[in-house]
Amino acid sequence: MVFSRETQLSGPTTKRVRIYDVAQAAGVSVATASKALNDTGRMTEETRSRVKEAASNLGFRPNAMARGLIQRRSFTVGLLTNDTYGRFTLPLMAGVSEELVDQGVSVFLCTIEDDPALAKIHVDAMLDKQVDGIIASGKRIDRQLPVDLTNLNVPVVYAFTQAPAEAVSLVSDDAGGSREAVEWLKTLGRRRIVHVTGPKSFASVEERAGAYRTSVGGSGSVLFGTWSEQWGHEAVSQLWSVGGDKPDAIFCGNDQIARGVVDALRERDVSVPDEVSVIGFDNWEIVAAATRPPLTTIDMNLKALGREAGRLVLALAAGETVEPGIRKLPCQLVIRQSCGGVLRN
Amino acid sequence: MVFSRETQLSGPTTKRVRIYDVAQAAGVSVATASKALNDTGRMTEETRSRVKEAASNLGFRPNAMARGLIQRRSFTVGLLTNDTYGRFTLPLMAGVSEELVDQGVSVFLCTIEDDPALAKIHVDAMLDKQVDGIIASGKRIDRQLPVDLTNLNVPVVYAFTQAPAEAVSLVSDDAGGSREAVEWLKTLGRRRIVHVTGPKSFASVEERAGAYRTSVGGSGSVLFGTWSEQWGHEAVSQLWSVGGDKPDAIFCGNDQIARGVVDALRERDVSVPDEVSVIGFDNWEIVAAATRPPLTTIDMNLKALGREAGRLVLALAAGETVEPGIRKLPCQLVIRQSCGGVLRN
DNA sequence: TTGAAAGCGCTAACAG
DNA sequence: CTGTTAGCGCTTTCAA
Repeated sequence: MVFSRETQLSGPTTKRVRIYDVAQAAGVSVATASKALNDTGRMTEETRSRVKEAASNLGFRPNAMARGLIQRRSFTVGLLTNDTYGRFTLPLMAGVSEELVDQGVSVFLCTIEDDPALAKIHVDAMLDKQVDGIIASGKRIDRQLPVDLTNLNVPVVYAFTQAPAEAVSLVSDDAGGSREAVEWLKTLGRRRIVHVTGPKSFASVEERAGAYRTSVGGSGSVLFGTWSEQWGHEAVSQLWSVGGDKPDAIFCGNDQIARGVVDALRERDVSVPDEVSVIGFDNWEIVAAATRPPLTTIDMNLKALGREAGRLVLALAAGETVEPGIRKLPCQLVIRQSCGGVLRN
Repeated sequence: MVFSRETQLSGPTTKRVRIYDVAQAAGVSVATASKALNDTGRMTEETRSRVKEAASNLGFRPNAMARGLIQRRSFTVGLLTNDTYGRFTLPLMAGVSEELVDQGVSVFLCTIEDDPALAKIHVDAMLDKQVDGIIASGKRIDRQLPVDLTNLNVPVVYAFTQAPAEAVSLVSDDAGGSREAVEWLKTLGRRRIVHVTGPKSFASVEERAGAYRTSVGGSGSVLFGTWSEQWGHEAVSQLWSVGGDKPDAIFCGNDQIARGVVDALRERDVSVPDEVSVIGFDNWEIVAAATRPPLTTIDMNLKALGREAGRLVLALAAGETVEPGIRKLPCQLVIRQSCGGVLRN
C-alpha cells in the first residue's frame, strides 16, 4: 500500500461527495435522491435502486450536520461523569454505546472531576452540539454531580449517581445484591457470617448492611471501615484477636476489602474457602481474578444499566413518556472459588 | 426547587433561542448580531455590547450544527480504541479532553473490541458527524486496530497503537523508561538486577528488555512470562530455587508482575526494600498503591500523550503541516517504597 | 456602520 | 412518479 505524503501530512484530500453528486450520477433531482436513500416517498423500484447504486459507487455518506439541522437531532448523546478512574463509568459507557451504536448514535464522554466550572463547560459544549440527551453518572449513588441538569431542554437520565426528585434514575439493587451474597453463603452451610464493609457515610453501605442484617436474621455483625485492602487485613486482625467462635464466612463490601481479607486469612493459615468463605462485591476483574483463590463476588451489571440508560434517554428524546423515579436493576452472583460451592467458568 | 412534571417526563420545554431572537432583542439584523457575537466585522462598540448583552440575557448559545455546516467543522474528535478495559485509554482520553475542552471540542469515545464490523460502524458514524479528526489508540503498540484509517479525508493521529508508515504516531518511550528504572536501582546501590517481564511477543517487552540489558551492562538476566501477579510469584520461585547469589533488585515489566513478586518475597521472608528492591512499570494506581510496600514504578505519562495527540489532531485539522513519524514521549519514575531511597509523596 | 441575500447539505411540502 | 421550492440556524460576501 502506498501513502501519499500529502495525505498523511495535512489531512483531507478528496472532497466529500454530497447528495447532489449522487443525484447527478443517477440522473435525478436532489429531492428524489433524498427520498430514494431514506426509503421515503414513492417512486419506481428501478429509480430507487439506481440512486442507491450511484450512492454506493460514490461512497456517499450523508452529512449528519445538515440532516441534524433539519431534524433537530444530532444522533449524539453525552455521558457526563465524575468518576475519573472509570471503575464504574467504563462498563456503563460500554452498555450505553452498545445499545445506541446500531441506531447511529455516538457518545460524548465528558469527565468532570468535581469541578463545577469544568462541568458547566462540558454541558454547554454538549448543548451547543444539540445532543439528543444526557446521561449523568458518577461513582456513588448518594452524591450529585456538581452541576444542575434540570430545565435543560434535553432529556436527562441519571445512572449510578444521585438524581433530583422526579427524574428518571437508574441504580443497581444494593439490597438485592447483599441478599444474594448472604443467601449463597447460607446455601453453602455457613452460619456465622460477618459483614466487613466501607464507610458508613455511603448510602450503599447502609443499604447493603441493612439487607445483610435482615438476611442473617439478627445475629449479624457489621464492621465499617474504608474501601481498601488494608482495611480488609485489619478487620481480620480484629475478628481473630477476640476469643470465641470465629466467623465461617465474611461478606465484604467490595472486592478490594475482600482481597485484603483473603490475604490476611492466608497469612494466618486460615483456609479459604475450606474454613472460611469470603465473598466480595463489584466483580472488579483485576482484583477478583488476581486474588488467591479468585473471588466469588456480586456483579452490579453496570453494562446492562448502561444499556437501559441509553434506551431510556433515546425514548425520552423521541418524546415518549417515561415514568420518573428510581429504577433498581438486579445484581448477579459471580461464582469463583473463594466461597467453595459450584464452580462455573 | 420545583420540577414541572412535564419537564422530567418528556424532555424539552422551552424553545432554543436563535440568533434571530438575539438580533430582534438588540434591534439589529441577524448579520450584525453574528458579527457582534463573533468579534468579527466592524461596528460601534456600543452596538457590539448591546448585542452581547441581549445574547446573555436570553441565554443564547449558537447551534453548533448550523455553524459547523458552514465552517465545515464540528468541533468534535473521535477517540477510537480496542482497549475495552480502559487501562490505557482512560488516561489518554483524560489528556485529550483536557487539551481540547477549552477550544470547545468534544470527544466521541468509541470502543471496538477487536471487531472489524463494529469498528467500521463507529468510524462511519464519526465520519458522518464530520469529526475534525480521529485519534486511534489501543492497548499495545505493535498491533493495529481492525480497521483501515488511511485515506479517510479527516486527519488521524495514532496514540499507543501501531500506525501505518508515514502516519503521525505517539508512543511512550519504553526504552527510556526501562533505563530510568535500572539507573534508579543502580543509584540505590543495587548490582544484581534481574528483569521479570511479560511475553516476548510484545514489542514493548523486547524494547524494555533491550534497554535493560544495555543499562545493566551485559550481566543481566531476563525472565519472560505473562502479565500477571501469578507470574511474578512463579518468577520468584524460580529465582530463589537455584543456588548462588540472589538478586538484590527486580525490575518488573508491569505493576501486576511487581505485586506478585513483592507478595512472593514477603512470603519467603525476604524484606522489600531492605534486601531486595522491586520496581514496576505502568503506575497503575490500584495495583501500585495497594502493594505492601507500595510500588516504586515507571509512569508512561499517558495523559500527556493524550494531550499531545489532541493538540496534533487539531493542528492537522487546521491544515497545519505536521512531521509524520513516531514520537516517543518520556516516561517518569514514580517513587514509593518498594525500592527504598527518597520518599516523595 | 449596518443589513440584505446567498448558501452550507440536506429534507419535506407541494406542484406538476 | 418526479422535480421545484422553501428552509433548518448560522456565517459571510457585498451593497447600501
